[in-house]
Amino acid sequence: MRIKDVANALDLTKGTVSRALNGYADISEATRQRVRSTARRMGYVPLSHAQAIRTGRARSLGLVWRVDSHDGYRAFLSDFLDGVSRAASAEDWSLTVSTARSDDDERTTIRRLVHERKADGFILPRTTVDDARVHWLRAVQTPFVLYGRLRDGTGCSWFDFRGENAMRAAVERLAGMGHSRIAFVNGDLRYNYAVLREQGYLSGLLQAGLELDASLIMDNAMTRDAGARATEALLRLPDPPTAIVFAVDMAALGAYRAAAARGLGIGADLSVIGYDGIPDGQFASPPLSTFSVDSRMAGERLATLLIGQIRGAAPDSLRETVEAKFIARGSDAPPACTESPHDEATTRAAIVASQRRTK
Amino acid sequence: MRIKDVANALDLTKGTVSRALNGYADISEATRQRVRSTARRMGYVPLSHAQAIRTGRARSLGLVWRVDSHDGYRAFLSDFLDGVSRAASAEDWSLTVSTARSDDDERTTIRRLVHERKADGFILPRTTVDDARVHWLRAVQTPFVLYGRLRDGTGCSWFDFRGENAMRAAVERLAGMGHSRIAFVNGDLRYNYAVLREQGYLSGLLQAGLELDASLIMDNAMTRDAGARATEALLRLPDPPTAIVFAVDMAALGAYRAAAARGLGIGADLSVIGYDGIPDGQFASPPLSTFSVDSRMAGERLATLLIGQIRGAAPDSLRETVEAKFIARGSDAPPACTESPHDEATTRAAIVASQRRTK
DNA sequence: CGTGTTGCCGAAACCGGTTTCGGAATTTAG
DNA sequence: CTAAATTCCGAAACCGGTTTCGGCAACACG
Repeated sequence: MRIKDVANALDLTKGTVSRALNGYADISEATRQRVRSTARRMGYVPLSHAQAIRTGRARSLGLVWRVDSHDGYRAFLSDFLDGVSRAASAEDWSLTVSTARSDDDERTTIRRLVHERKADGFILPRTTVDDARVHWLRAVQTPFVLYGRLRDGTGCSWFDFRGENAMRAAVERLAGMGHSRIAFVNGDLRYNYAVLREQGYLSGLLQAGLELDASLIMDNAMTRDAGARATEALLRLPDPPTAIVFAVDMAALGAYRAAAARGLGIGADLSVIGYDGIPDGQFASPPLSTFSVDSRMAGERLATLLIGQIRGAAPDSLRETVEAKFIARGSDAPPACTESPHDEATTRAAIVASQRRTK
Repeated sequence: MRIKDVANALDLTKGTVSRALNGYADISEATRQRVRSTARRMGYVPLSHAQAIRTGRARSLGLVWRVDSHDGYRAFLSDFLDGVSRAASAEDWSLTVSTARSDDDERTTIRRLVHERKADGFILPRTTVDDARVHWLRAVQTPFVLYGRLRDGTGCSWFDFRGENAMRAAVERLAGMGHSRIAFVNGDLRYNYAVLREQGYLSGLLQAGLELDASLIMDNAMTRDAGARATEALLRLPDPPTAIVFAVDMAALGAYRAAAARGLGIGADLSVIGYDGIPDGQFASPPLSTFSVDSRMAGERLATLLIGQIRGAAPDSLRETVEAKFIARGSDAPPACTESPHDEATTRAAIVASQRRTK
């Protein structure tokens, strides 16, 4: 079923049919209707690559997914992909996916997709502080959207969750419970989100009137193992923290192991708050309090923004940020009564206040 | 950089350049070399959709991924996708991914991709007993490969792990340890793998000389919750099983909850063996003994088979099956000594023998 | 030396759409 | 009633490749 068949059936030329279907103004409303209905009835669907050859657009979004051994992101892939796919399908676009194992791999993969024009634009997950993909795509004038933000974001579109606000809220909540030594275990500082979350942690300390202790900050923990190691190191300190804020859920789950090894109970002797909202968190005991991120929404918004940009919208106008949603579960609580002289009532009040703030 | 530029640079016509690059016989070896090297030097890469318009092939594989709320498969997506993507990239093919939430959604999605020719063929995960996708793709003469098998598989290609052998080996192993009441918790019987695994369980009982007790077989358990419910039901039986074989790891993890609720220890009072090899299994306590499935390999093989089929190979000749690999961990052990009179030595011997068999 | 072959490449059609251009028919203005 | 403007569609070029066809030159053969 080609456009020519439709044209013949209507006794028109294929050019006319094409213009009718694409809403050109020089086609009478009557013929437009005729064409539309017969095209639908005959089951005509244009070949995407046939249009692409003239229009230069394949109506396809590109996504290169990094698969690393330490990949805590894999849990999100399904939802994220679903979001992207749904938004793309809604506009009759499709999604071209590739995986990559290294920066170099990723670079050549993107380059190939651009050169072959398999994708009209790209969704870039895991924004780094100085993102090479951004430089290159800018240079070859190919549209892209970031999952994340950038300090120098001129000409960039993005969608992101405000992780910094989450970290700040976590610190405030814990401080409100009576914790005074609150540690922070960050992810890899090459990623921009890690920089932002650290800022959020610091601003939380400030807000709560707590002093910064550099020995309470660790980074590069994105797996259970790394999270466990960081926790062990923190617990070995002369004056160990009573609460830890994790930039990444997976690392927070590592804290469970480390705490158990020292006979400490999470949510009792040691409070823990994570970020991401991975499914495993709710099956831990006690379940992990965390800031949940809606990956499906992220994918959906990113695809929508990218399509908008490819259609001509100014990149800088396409930026969205959203708050992560706190889910209070059992892993955080007021500190054990050994050192803090808070009585029951004031502690409870503090919790309520903090909860109101994180709403 | 278009083919015309290369042709001009070499003082040839674009037709000649095209034939040279595609290995036609009517081009002299000398010019072929000249063309190849200059094309590479100039960085010429053909636009995939421009070739597609004439060749009818976009060099693209289609994958429609089902996202369900009860989706235990999401853990594999990352690896699976990586396998597919790598195999595709190696042949200079790409991958078009869509998600779907229902059978209907999946059908229309596949249909759209076929009509627009975004994909030259499809990888179909989760083969059902009577798979509608198969019927339709056969009817429109579009190539596809199954992740799974089919009873009536005429004209079908597939890759699969022999789950039935795994289930049989699990039963034999448990029987070898001295268990005599071994239950089986299956997945959804609409999926063909569930039918096969049940056959494997039955043949395992036969092999071990154990009697079949229909009350020890449950199905439709593919989540933690469902697994927990099935386990509870089994443990409530007048003569409860001492071991359970699960068709799906995620359900097996549910058994941990159910057992804990009754004060039973996994790997002590109740033995459990799963199937899939999901990451969570090794973090359970005790870690879950399971049959591990290499999703990356599955993706890689499926993509390779599909490309072969699209290139003209006979579908029936493209079939591969592989054994899942048993990983002995702590969730299975000889039954508690209350009822079985096995002494230490014979039990140990039985384990060794069973391990040798499952190698 | 004339006549087939063979090797090798140019010319042009072709794939299925989109877009430009021009002109016939109709409407509006004068 | 004529001239100008408008409406609407056909014709054809075009996108960037692939594939077919034909013919020129070089070579082999009788």
